[in-house]
Amino acid sequence: MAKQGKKQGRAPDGRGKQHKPSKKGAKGADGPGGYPAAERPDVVLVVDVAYLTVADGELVVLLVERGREPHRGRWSVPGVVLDPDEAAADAAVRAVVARAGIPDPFVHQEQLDVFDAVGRDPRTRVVSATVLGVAASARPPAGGTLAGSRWWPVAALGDPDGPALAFDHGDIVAAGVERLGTRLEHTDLATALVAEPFTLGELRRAYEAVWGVELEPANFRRKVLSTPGFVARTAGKRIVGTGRPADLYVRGGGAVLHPPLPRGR
Amino acid sequence: MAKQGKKQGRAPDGRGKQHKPSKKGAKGADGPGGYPAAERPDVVLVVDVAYLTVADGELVVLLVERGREPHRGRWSVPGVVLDPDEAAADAAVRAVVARAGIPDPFVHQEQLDVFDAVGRDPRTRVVSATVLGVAASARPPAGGTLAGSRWWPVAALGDPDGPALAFDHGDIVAAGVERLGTRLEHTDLATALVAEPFTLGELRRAYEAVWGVELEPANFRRKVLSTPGFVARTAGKRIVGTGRPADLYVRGGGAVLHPPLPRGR
DNA sequence: TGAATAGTGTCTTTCAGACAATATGGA
DNA sequence: TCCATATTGTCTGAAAGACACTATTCA
Repeated sequence: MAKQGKKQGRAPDGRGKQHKPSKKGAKGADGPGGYPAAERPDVVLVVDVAYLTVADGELVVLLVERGREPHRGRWSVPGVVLDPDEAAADAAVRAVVARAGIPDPFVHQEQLDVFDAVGRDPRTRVVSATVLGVAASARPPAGGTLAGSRWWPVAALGDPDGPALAFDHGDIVAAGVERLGTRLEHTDLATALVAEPFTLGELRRAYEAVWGVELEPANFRRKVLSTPGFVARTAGKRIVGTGRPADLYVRGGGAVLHPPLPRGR
Repeated sequence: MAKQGKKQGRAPDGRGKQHKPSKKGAKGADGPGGYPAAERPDVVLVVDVAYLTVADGELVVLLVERGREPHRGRWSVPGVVLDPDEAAADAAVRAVVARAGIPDPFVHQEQLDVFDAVGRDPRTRVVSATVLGVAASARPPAGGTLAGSRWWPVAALGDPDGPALAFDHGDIVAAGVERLGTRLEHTDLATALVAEPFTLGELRRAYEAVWGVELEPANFRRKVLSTPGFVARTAGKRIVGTGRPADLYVRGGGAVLHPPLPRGR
């Protein structure tokens, strides 16, 4: 689950890997509880965003083509260096605005893992606090606004035709997909991925896109409709392709699913 | 659940809160994908640890009394400034070793939330990457090794007799307790909180301490014994206080609980 | 008419909650 | 003997999986 959360059967005990403060920074004594202003190691903190949505029945992620070394020509998730007077949530918005030109990008955002491996950026020590950003299906323009940024199907990331990812950004996307998946299990966040009004078939296909499984329509329907606050019936019906017209629904105003919506096997 | 993960019904769209790089740092252009070495805002990244275990049927957390301002005399979780050549997991170990003198402190550690509120430290911008550290029940010496550090019952943190917490460290402890609780639901981590061999009563009381609820012994037993790899029977019996002697078990070598072990109502 | 999708109903299995009944030690 | 805890077993209800069947549209 957690990419970084690993068991330490035998953890370093402070002798095995004796700590020695590096030359630059960390000048102050290591006494309990103090972080004097002088003590400033050269660690750069960036905020990177796994920005996801569902489009045309596919889970897609916004990537930016790198114009400079290292990893020039590879694709990365949008990110910015955290500014000292800025909250991480604001930095996440700024990253998507600056790199892709999409204003007001999130219907939902939450923290993901911290990626902190020492060699992940060849230039300096860069620690990345990552954020899951979710776009409403209808909103983002099909191809982003700034040149060099576009939505890629998550399924294409392994492909030879797909984008090659820079640094460990493949892990960042994976963490975002995984987190989005568990949110769909336990909350009504899926309703943010479809445009109102929506049919239960559309909602179900959003789940299928994120989870990569097929769900039994009858059982899905039973679960959604029996959960208070998940969806609310609205007037009218809609014909999608062929088949019987489907009832229309809007978001129900908030639901916690317990037990969760089961994710097949 | 996630303290920092908040919905943004209307997120800043890049105009409402126009970003202006602060004076110090962030000198480089904000062009896509580059973090030149010159671009180093004054953000200090620390690693703080919610270090928990169960002792005498109580969930306890290791706290360190602050010897200097700000918040002198208040209690904080162990933490250190991240060194540029050090992984966060190693920094977490170093924090507990340095602040409490407990070597090889963790049977398990994993990332928690990032605490990044702008004013959380009055001195500089300090962002805290927090870690949940779990100690084996038997191991940690009852009162820590270094003066100024000790285990506090988590239940005492709200009390007038309990420790006053520095900064937002109460939130860090809360995040750790919450995460430990969900790990107990879904994994066999509880077996790390009891000394081998253990009785199912001891294991159940570990759950009760973390969750703060009472569990039905018969149903708890059924769930644990029916989950492959959770516990393994070992020879002998043990009498705890009064009552019938209990069978003894050891860790089963790894289990994922699905469905999870339900946490009462 | 046939294909495709939506909607309704039912049967079965799994599993948790509640709780009774028995087992076995110490005070 | 009484009390406390462990262990076993049973009954019940909630909820998911599987699937049959009907409804309704378009090609």
